[in-house]
Amino acid sequence: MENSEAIALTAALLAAAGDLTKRINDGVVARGFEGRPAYGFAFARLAPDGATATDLAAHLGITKQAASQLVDELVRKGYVERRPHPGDARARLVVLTELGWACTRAAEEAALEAVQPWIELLGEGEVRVLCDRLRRIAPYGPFRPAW
Amino acid sequence: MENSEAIALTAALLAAAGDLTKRINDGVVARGFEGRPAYGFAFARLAPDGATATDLAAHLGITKQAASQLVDELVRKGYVERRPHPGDARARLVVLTELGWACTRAAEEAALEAVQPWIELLGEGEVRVLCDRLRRIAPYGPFRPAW
DNA sequence: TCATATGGTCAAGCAGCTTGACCATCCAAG
DNA sequence: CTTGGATGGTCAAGCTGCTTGACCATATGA
Repeated sequence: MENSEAIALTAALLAAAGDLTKRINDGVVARGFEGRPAYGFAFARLAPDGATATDLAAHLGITKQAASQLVDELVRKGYVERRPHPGDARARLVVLTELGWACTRAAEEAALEAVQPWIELLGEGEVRVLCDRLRRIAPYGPFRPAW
Repeated sequence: MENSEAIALTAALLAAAGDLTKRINDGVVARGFEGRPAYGFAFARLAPDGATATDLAAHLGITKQAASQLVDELVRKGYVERRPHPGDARARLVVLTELGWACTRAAEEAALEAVQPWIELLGEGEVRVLCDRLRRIAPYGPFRPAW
């Protein structure tokens, strides 16, 4: 593999990720929610049973102060609530409100809609393979771009 | 395809793109250059024959003012020069210096190095296919994340 | 019981971008 | 030629989302 191909791969990845992220966010906004992509990444962590601000920070790859600010913002918009943490009086458990769940569902719908053009272009099987390959390459890591 | 799969695809794309970008930047820094990932995206546009700040802005998906600031920064670090534009006295052609070329080569090396683990994991053929699919999906667009 | 680790908050600062206003030059219609 | 709008660039101010640093309250283990 040549140098320039590696660069091209990176560019393609970035373009694809950016495109998809933008389309999903647009879709969420079109459904009447206001937000930025970071919300979605936060919701992904909060969804099952809630999380602390520090958990969220680790998940997003930011400081706990920044995570706390993000939570403030989400509270202000009515997407989450801070509840006392059962079993640790220092911590506060951040959980989705009904509106937060609605927004999460909207994001999932928008995501499905956003990948449709890809499915039409490559076929569902290919997209699935693509997804599989990607997950094998970068199994985890913060859901936040590192630059 | 289910909703959650579409979300997973997005997450995987972001993780992969972020991972690769970070590794390339680390590689460039390890080779003795200081910079942030945006430099690489700028170099990609400047490399062949130079470009104007406005060209660069369109390429990166930012305002011309921001592009101009980026060029200032690159000039300050010695990676590019502003030369008078032949044939348009308003414009200034931004071209790579020797140091800029060296940094570009370093980035290509780092990129090749960064995809090595992927090649070992999937095989070169699979990576090439992956790259092809991605380029068909998002043929162009700014080299800058959209969020 | 006390030292240290951990969750959270407050405050200040900064990087990188945006908007708005402006000037110099280009270019095409008259 | 002239002239009016489009285009490349710059200056200045401001904002958003993050960081660092200091600090308090609670938890935990020796």
